[in-house]
Amino acid sequence: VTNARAEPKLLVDRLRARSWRMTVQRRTIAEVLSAPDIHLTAEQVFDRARSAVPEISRATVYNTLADLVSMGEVVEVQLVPGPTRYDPNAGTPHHHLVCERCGKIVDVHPEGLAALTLHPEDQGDCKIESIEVTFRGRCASCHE
Amino acid sequence: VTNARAEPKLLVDRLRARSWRMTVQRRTIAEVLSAPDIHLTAEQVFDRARSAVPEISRATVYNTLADLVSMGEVVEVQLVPGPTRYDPNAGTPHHHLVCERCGKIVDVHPEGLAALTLHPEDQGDCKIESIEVTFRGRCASCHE
DNA sequence: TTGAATGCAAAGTGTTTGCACGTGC
DNA sequence: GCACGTGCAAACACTTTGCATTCAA
Repeated sequence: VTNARAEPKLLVDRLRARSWRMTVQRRTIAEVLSAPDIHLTAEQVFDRARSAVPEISRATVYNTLADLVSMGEVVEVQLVPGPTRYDPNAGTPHHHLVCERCGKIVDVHPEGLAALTLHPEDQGDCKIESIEVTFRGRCASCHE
Repeated sequence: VTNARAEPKLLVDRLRARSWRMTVQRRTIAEVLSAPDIHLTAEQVFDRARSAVPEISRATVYNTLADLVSMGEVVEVQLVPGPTRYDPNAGTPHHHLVCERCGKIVDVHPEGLAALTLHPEDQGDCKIESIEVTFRGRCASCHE
C-alpha cells in the first residue's frame, strides 16, 4: 500500500514546492541539510557546501539559514555552548538528547509529554504554544 | 517552628561559606543576582553593578559570572536569541516559561516530569543526568 | 606579604549588513 | 529585464585574554 497522506519530501523539494527561488548555493545548502539527525553550525554548513561549491560565501550561508528558519523549514537550537546549530528536521516534531561531555546531539521522541503541565499559578494568563524537552547525560563513548 | 534543614541562604552568604575571596565587585554582582526570578544578560548585570560601583569593568563581570557558573551557583541559559542569560536560582531545580513575543522568562515547576522517559532505542547507552523543559507561548501582555 | 582579583584595551568569535555584480525566472 | 540572490569586506555584537596594578586575607 502507498501512504494516503503525502510524505514530507526532501528539503530541496519542499523548497521548490514553495516556489522558492532556487540557486546553486541554496540547493547545495539544502542538500547539506538533508542528512539525517544533524545539528550543524553555520560554519560546518559553510565548509560542507564549499566542498561542492568552492565560491560560496559565508554571507550566503547565513542569509539562507535565516531564510529557512523564518520559513519554518529549519530550527535554530542552542543546546551547547558555542555557535547556533541548525536542525533541519523541522517537519517531524522531536526533542533532543545531549552528551554533556562531547556535545553530541541526537533527536529523540520521549514518552509522557502529554502529562507535562504547568500549575495554573505558574501559567498565569500565558497560552502555551510548544514544549521543548532536553535530556542531558553522557553518551556511550563518554562514560569514564 | 523553625526549619529543621538549613534554608539556602543568600547567594552572598553561600559564597562566603565557600570561603570564596570576597571583593566589592564580587559582592555587588552577587547582590545583583539575588533578586528573585531574574535572567539577566552579562551586560545587564554590568549595568546594575555599575550603578553601585561605577568603576567595575565588564571583564570582572564576565570573570565572576564564569566563576559562579563553574561553582554551580548560577546557570547559563540560552532560551532566547541574543546574549547568554544567567539564572542565579541554581539551588532550586526549576524550568522555564518563555514568551515568544517579548522574550520574558519566568521560572516554573511543571507537573508530570517523572513520567517523561526516553524509548530505550532513543536512549541507547546514554545515562540521563538531567531533563530540562521549556514552555513557550505568549504572556498575558502579549496576546494580540 | 603575596597570590589572586581587577581594569583596561586589544584580540577573538560568531553574525549581520551595505553595496556592486551576477542570475533565475 | 529586473527583482532578487550573491560575494566581498567592513561593521557589529558578544566574550575572552594579557598584562600591569590593586587588594583581601
